[in-house]
Amino acid sequence: TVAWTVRLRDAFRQRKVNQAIELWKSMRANGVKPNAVTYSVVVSGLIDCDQDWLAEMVQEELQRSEIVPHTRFFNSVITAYLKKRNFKKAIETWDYLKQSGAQEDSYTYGTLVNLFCKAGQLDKAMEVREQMHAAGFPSDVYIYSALIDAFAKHGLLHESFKLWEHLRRSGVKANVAVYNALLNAYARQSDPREALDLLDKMRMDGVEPNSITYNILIHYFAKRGDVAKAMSLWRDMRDANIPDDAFVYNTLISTFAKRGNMTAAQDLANEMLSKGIHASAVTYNALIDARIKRGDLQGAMRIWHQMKEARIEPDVVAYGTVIDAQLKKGRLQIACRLFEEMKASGVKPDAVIYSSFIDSYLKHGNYTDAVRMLDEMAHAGLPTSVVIFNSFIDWLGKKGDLTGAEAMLIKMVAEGVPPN
RNA sequence: CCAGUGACUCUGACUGUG
Repeated sequence: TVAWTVRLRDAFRQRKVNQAIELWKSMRANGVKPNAVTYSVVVSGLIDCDQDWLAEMVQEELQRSEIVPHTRFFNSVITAYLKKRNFKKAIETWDYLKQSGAQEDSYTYGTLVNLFCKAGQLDKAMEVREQMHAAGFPSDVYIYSALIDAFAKHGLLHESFKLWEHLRRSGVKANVAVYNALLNAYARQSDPREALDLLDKMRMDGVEPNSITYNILIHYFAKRGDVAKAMSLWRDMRDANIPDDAFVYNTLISTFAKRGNMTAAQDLANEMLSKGIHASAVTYNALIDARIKRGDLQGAMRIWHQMKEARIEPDVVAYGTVIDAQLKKGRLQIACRLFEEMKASGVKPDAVIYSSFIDSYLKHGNYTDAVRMLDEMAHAGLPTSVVIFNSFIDWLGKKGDLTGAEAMLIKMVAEGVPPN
């Protein structure tokens, strides 16, 4: 059973779904019984590979079997759904855990707190933390890092710092992830002094910075135009014997690209490849966007095709980048074709994709299609975003319908979308 | 004893200054 489970794990890791399914079948054909670990590998593997329907089938089969799934099984499944941002199924799995009479452990709570953080329900995240305490598990470092990070990302820096104080008083030892989350918080309030001080503070606390730490700082200084400081931090990182990774390269490529220095951006891209660090969709997207921002749509599409030739599947951001560029060039047909291609290849459109179409339609006075897109979006379960409301308000205002614009503002507030 | 679970970093959309 263990040997089969390992093979299944490897198949899923390589995203070889069909191979995994074959293994699953021949395992039974050979009379080998899957155990709880096997089910855990298979169910979470199927979710990873976007086979939700099969995952549910296997999970139902497990329910009918005499194997009792334990906490660790549910934790894996909740995590798999969370990685796919499928909050609904993740929460359903939590319910299923409770129905099965299993008990949440500290992993479960950590995952659930993170789940509600990612879903933007910070109050619920704090509530789960209370439940965790009530169940006899004190907050651990995962809980703190998830919450500090989430509050900072929602602009509630005060709450992040309050949690940091709690952590210090609780005697939990902060690790590098907690410091990194804090560092992000300082970067958000644009405090270079504090950010660099924190780097020293963490070292004094016996916590060594990692590549994420440096990347946060590099990105932060690059964004505020201090490329020299960003590059010197990159040298510090190498001096600290932290190996370069794709994140650091992507950050720098995007920095140079945004500043119009395409040569430097391209050189870095070549350098990363020569070091055996693989370019990802993010790398290509940064290079594509840079060309678009310079008005070079042809060059952008060349990179787009290179990306496909490199067997890197364009993701929702890649589609968003080129669709928006085509729309802004007035090439509605091409944009729609890309939109269809995206859906056909299994990439789900997100709010950014819809906002590009809606904004473009409105700017061309095509209210009907704008609303059609809005409906499609709602049908896909996506809430109307601030950006979309802004597009409508702008359109109404520019055509002189101030009453309508004001009504739209009231509508967005009523729908719980805070104006920015 | 051998296989499965949680946190932190990179890329795309709207408006205002020009």
